[in-house]
Amino acid sequence: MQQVLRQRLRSILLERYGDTVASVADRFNIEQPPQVALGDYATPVAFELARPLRRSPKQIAAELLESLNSQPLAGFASFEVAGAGYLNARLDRGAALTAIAKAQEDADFGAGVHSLVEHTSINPNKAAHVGHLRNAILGDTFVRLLRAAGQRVDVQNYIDNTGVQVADVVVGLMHLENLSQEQIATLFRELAARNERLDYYCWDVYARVSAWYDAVDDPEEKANRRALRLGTLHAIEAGGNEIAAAADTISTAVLRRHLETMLRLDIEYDFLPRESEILRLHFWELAFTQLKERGVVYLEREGKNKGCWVMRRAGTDGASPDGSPDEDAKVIVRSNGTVTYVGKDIAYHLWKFGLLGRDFGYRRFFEYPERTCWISAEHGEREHPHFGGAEAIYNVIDSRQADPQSNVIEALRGMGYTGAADRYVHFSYEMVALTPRCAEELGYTLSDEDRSRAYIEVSGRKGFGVKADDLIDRLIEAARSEVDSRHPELNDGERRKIGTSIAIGALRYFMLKYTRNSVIAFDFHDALSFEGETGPYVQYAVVRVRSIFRKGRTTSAAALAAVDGAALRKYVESEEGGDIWELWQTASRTSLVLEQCIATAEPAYLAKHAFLLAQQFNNFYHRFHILTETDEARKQLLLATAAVAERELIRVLDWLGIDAPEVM
RNA sequence: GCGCCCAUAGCUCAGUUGGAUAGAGCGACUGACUACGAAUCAGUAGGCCGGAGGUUCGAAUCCUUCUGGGCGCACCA
Repeated sequence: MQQVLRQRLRSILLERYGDTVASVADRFNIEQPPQVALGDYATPVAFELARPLRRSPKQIAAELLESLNSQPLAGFASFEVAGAGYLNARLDRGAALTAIAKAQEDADFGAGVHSLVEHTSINPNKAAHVGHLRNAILGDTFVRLLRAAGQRVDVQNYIDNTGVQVADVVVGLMHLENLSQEQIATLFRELAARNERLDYYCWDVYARVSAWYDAVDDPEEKANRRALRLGTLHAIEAGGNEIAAAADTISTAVLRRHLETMLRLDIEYDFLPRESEILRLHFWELAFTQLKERGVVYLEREGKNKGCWVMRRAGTDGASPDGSPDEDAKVIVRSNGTVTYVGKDIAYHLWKFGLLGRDFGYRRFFEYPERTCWISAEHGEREHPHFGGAEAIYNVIDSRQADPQSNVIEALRGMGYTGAADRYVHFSYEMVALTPRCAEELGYTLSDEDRSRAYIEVSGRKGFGVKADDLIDRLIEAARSEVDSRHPELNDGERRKIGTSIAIGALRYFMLKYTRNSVIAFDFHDALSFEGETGPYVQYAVVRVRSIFRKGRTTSAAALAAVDGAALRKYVESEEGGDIWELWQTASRTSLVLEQCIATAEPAYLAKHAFLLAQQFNNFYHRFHILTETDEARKQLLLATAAVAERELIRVLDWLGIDAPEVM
């Protein structure tokens, strides 16, 4: 409807004032008035025209009003001038009711696009923590949004199985605990048999070994420990030895645990590309050839980076004309010939866009009810799907990695892949930290300085943080005890199912309600809340609607099919009907919100929209008693209102990855 | 030193390309369960939108600058 109004105003502007207003006519704002009473759409276009036309905004708005009124516009009831020169429009509410009840607007503006979302990407050496949850929930939700818009989306979880973090746990188990590769495998089997989480075990080992590196005064011994760490890393990278086998045992086992943890939140992946295959299949060599051919990297012969292959950094001028070295350049290949992290990432991203000229091998790794998760392999299975070669990519990576991410984008641009560089989105978000109170609750003793901070950063290295599974366990426990007391009539399985979906709803909503660039100061009190602006609040609204239709012995589908806008018009045009109309109006905006979320890569808007819908419904629910309404036509409107709210709530909750239970 | 982010109610946060009287949740206080489920609703209190300049018909939003906080800036991954 907004487009209809825009087109009409555009032609009026051009007709009336000619080409002098062409630029304004092409891009003026149409917004929502602050209150429904003022109308459904408002435009400040007259303000913009005041200067070029040398007339007052009010006068111009009056002229536009005259033109608008000269012939009726389908779907609109009236127009008026308001305030100092706003032009407001009112919809024909009867016609709008019919249209909204019939079907939600299509959301296929992204149809056909093949995109790739990388998220989670946790080092496979320890348990996932709250920060990883934010990453995975943001990523998974964004995947759902893209799919809702009709895109074909591949979900990837990058596994750095040959990095220092894995090496540290190898050192811990093989050196501090003196275990062989076979003994590690046995230990993991025993832990699993006892129902203990092996990623928790590794969490402690990792913290212990990190402390061990530093817990020595003798410089020689300190150097020995560093050398052990580095040697372990090199052995893992080289492969084909017991250390590498141990690393593989650890990273594969921990990775499975991560997938299990994420599955608790309904998060699934299509493909797990691993660093080991990027190394073994020589992705880097192919990328290096391209980078050299296209002049993106060059061999530095002078200065601190002498002997390295380097790349100009984004936003710098590069080497000065007098021949002095560019000291700001990013090192891609070290002077000893080994490639840096950014170099490997460039190769990986060339593959993502189908620009590398080589593919991974693929092996089945994890079975979901309706989907197989594949993992990279040097020699894969003969039959397999193909990933990569996407048109657009989104990397869900925290804001601290903005620099390396921009290096990769610059490399792509420098190689002439400007289209790929433009469709490379660093889906950046701020970290999850702990409030000092939360840290103390976990048993950490804080310095006075830490206690005065707003938040404290978590640290896997120090073993400081809230583990994802612990948080999920606590949420389920809390939700369960509520359900148990409210629904003693239900059996244990039913109560468990409901408690779980409430817990997940609370957690996912909690991680989504903050905008991406806000640091979340995590606190159990807020995260465990089921009241106010939370997932369960939204779920509860749906439960109420369902209860109404159960008691009313009808269905929401029937209520929507029965809507006859012309007959119901009078009820929503009255003073009292304003709130009902507002709910319909909000419901009709879901697709618009989805589009904005994708355009800005910001799922938080959708979470807000869900809350607004639920809030308006709850308000409506208290003001109007549906089932006892005696005016049949009015009752139909009330039922249809509940049905529209339910339909949109369920749709939005589904995109947020939140279940709407029948009862709770 | 350079770059990025943040500063809005007691607390945690919204405020979508600059628009009408700056909003919500939590917390505090007052009220509503003999009507569709109170995980709810209604109401009250609470604001120099960090400070100062500027652009504009119009600024929480854009520009400059200052203050206070966070995060980056490796031949680590």
